[in-house]
Amino acid sequence: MSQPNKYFISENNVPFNDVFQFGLSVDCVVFGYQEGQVRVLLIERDADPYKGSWALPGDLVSPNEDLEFAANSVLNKLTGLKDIFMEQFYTFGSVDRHPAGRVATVGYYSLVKTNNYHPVASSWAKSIQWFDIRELPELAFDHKNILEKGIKTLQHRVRYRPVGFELLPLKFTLSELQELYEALLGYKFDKPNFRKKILAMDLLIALGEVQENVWHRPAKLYKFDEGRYRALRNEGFAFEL
Amino acid sequence: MSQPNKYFISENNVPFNDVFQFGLSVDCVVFGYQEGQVRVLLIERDADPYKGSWALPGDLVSPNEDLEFAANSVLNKLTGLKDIFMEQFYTFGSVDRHPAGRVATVGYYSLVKTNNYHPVASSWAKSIQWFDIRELPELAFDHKNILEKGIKTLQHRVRYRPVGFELLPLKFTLSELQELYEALLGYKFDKPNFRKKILAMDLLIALGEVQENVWHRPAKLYKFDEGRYRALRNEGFAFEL
DNA sequence: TCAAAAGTGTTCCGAATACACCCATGC
DNA sequence: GCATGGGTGTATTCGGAACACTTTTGA
Repeated sequence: MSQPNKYFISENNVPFNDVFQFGLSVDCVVFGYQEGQVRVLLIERDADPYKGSWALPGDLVSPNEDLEFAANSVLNKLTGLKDIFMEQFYTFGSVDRHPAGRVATVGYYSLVKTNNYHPVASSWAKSIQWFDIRELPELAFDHKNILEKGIKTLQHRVRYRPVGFELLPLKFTLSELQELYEALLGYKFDKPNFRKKILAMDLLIALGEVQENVWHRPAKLYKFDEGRYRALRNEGFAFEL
Repeated sequence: MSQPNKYFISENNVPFNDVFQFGLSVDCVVFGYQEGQVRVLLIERDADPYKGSWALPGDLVSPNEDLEFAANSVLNKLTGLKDIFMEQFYTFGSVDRHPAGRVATVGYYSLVKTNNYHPVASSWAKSIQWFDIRELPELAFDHKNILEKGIKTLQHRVRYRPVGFELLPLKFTLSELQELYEALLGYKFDKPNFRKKILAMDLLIALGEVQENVWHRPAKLYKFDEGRYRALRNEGFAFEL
């Protein structure tokens, strides 16, 4: 490495030997949705520290991989899925957040379509399980903190961007959509008004299909129109629910 | 450090020797506002790499200080100010973003009241200068990227939280407030409607004072009611402009 | 008296709310 | 038929947009 000393004159008097002394990890808040419940995927740690505790899935970042890549890998190993919706939300770097040294962690949240996942245990996970976000266990490290921030971030973003659809199967009914939003935000919507509003946005494609095997009037199925959303957004349209 | 090997079994096969190999820095997008212009504070680097280039003020984090502390220090050394409004917005960690090795950087933006700052040069800054956000120079590293993300974050947050007041002096007129929002968001508001809306929120205290030394009808001065905002927020009020 | 910006009032329209009602299906 | 949830229509209210107007100051 060329002239490293010259490169790292810190205003803060960080001695050169201390520069490359940080660990870096990613932690993922993996959201799922089923039966009216918003859930997150947690693992039971099978390695010290906090062996036996529940924790967010995460891993150390390797020096030769990007953060997004590392976050994607975590999720891919856990669920077998690729190209999952995923966004960074906050970085946690308290001095004492990791017992073994200075490890900063970058928080990502991801949204998993209900039908698709296939969680599998891994070398540091004894088991893996979905938890209702209203009934969370104790968590290792500062993961409670991270998880809460992740939930708040999702609750905010879901109102201003059509990310909620990532949690539903490709085909869904308007009632399912409404229930999802109610579960995410914690309050109720008026059915007629919710429908009017969401349909007025012109972001849903009616598939011409209906539910099957239901013991009441079957609901129409819709899917989200990704292309239409991008087009509208370029014209200045702002999703807001 | 106790049994470090046991602590770092990575799913990702990060070799133990590679764990504590990251540099960590903070970079600050310091916003100011004057004469209808939104400005950011940039430094001219006096150290390699990118010596002579303009860059965001930032510094390496020392292993024994928290991120917020580091970000505050940067700003304090630059402006002499303490307890400045400051929020984290995104973390940038591409493998090749720093020529000397793997350095991830946490982006903060801060808002500085117009009257208060006192920028001073420093050991790695040859000079320091405010730039209109519409007329930015070339920047070192990936700072263009960071700066743009910072601007977008501010533009979003300013609509949903009363952060804009941090850019104005303690006492301000409604027109000044309106001009600030117009400069930040890049579009105009209707004067009567802007006033009605902002006053209806009941977040401003009329000081009973007026402007002086103006050659037209002097405007009333207001200040932001921090306590009232907190109270309203607890009742479920959501600021939105 | 004039220019300039502060500040107010009124009308209009569209969107959100509240709520009542009808429809299709399985049993 | 009835229970259950799907789906629609309408009257009302409220907030935002548009815009015209008055007020206060310095020069």
